[in-house]
Amino acid sequence: MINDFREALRIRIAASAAQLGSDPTQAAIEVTREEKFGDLTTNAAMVWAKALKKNPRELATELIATWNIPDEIFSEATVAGPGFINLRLRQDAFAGILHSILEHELPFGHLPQTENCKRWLLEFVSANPTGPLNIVSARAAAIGDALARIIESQGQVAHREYYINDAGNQVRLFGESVVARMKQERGEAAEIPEEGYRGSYVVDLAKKAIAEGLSDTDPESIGNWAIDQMVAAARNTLEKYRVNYQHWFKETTLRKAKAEWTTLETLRTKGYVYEQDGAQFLRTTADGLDDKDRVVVTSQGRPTYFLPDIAYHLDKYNRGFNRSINFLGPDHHGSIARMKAALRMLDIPDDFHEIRLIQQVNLMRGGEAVKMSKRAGELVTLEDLLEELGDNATAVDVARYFFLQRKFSTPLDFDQELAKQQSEENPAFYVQYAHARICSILRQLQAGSEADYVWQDRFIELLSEDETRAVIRKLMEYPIVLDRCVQALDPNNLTGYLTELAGVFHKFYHHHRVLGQERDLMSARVLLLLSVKKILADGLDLLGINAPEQM
RNA sequence: GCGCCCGUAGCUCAAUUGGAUAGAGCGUUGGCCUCCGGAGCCAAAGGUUGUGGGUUCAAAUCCCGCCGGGCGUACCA
Repeated sequence: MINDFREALRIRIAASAAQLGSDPTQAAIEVTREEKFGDLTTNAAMVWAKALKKNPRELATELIATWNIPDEIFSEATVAGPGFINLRLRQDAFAGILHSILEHELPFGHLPQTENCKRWLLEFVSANPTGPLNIVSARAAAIGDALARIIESQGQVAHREYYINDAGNQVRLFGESVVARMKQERGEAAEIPEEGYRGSYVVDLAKKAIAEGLSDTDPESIGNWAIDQMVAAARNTLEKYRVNYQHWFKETTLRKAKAEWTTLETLRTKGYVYEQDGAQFLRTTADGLDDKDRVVVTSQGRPTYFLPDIAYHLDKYNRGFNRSINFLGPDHHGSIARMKAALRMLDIPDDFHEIRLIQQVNLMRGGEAVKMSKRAGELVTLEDLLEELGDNATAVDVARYFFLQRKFSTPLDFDQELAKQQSEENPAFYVQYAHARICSILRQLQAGSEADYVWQDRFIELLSEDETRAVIRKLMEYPIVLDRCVQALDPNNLTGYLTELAGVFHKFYHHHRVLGQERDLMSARVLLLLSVKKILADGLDLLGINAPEQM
């Protein structure tokens, strides 16, 4: 429906552009911010005026004159401000939005999946398996998963993937750390390696290893065992957090297939590898992308982290995805340039793979910063966070909503003292409350009167109060919001939108009664409520948050 | 030093990706329940968008310079 409206305007803009020799893609079509500006707006006149050497307002007036408004969709078109063209929808088209929200099987704003739809690979969290999931992982998990859900709503495929670094030096180092703790548990003298892992979870692992009767003679196999434990725990926590991956990709599967070495040979054949001081370097500076060349094989003959990572991304490409997004923590920005350079060497198009950095979460405790370091062991985990919030479904709702409210590109302060308070005052409840309140009203409707709650054209004029129109205007925006989330690769637009939708509904509720009204008016308002309920439930679902019928 | 990110109300953050009067929550102040759920609504106070320039019809948003904060700058992962 909204797309029909936009299309009606788009056609006119295109026709005018053709006539004037202007660029139609410059002109944006938007839902107006305020009702007084009409329903849809375009900046066509302002963006075209300069090239045509005309005054924007005069041009806008000329454009409107050729657009044959009013017609069956728009009731009026006016020029406002510096040259905006604002269009108002006819009341029947406007109120009819409810009809289209309720009658379609596919949720409003969703698109059907087609055979040759876009296939996305979203990699997120991929935390180092030598430590528990921290609070940045919590942020990344919420964002990656919600984005995947939104992409799926747009008729596309989103494949969630978690990369496990279960190979390399750290396995043995991790094993040695566990072994040292095992010995200490038995009262033997043992030192944790200098670069080892000192978190209390290592002690827990040691206890478990002893309980299972594992031998402490082989750090490597203890390391592998410990990593499996950590991955299983991460998986458990993430499931509780409503994040499910299609694929847990182990680095060792690449290593077993020697993928890092075949990738190295491919790069060498293309002339991008050279030897210096006994190490193998990749010429990542070739296109000026990186500021220095990177070691891919050490002088000891071991691949660095970078080499299997290149192989991994090549594997992503070869699996036939159209687009790959990798959400990384803020400390990884150094790896962007080198990966881009490497993928280009492998003839992978630049726009295939994109790294998005999720900015840090500054953990505070009563206004004081808390350091987060896996190696130091002082950290707050996702588990801790959920526990702090009550360790139930509501805790997940609150935590996810909190992270999804903020755009991921900005650093975020998270005060633990505020966490519990947040759980009572969190905007998540504001949105859920609107949903529960609607459900409560619907429960009180007379049974057996379903026939009253189907769309009738005579309802159109009953849906014209300011507060009612505000709700419908907000509903109209939903498809645009979903689209914007995909464009920005960030679900935070949807979170804000749901808060606004709940807001206009709460306002409507306080101004107009539903129950006990004259039959047609009540029916019209029930349809409004059903529409809001549908969008709230759908939007919350896309964020991975429950839409409770009672609270 | 060099590179990247960030600076918006007292606090935590938004701002339709360059749009019209910069908005929410928390906190502060004052109202609203014999009436569909007060986890709500209404109102008030709170801003030179760090700062100085530039770009244009239009800048919190883009460009340059400063100031402040964070991260990175491994033959670690």
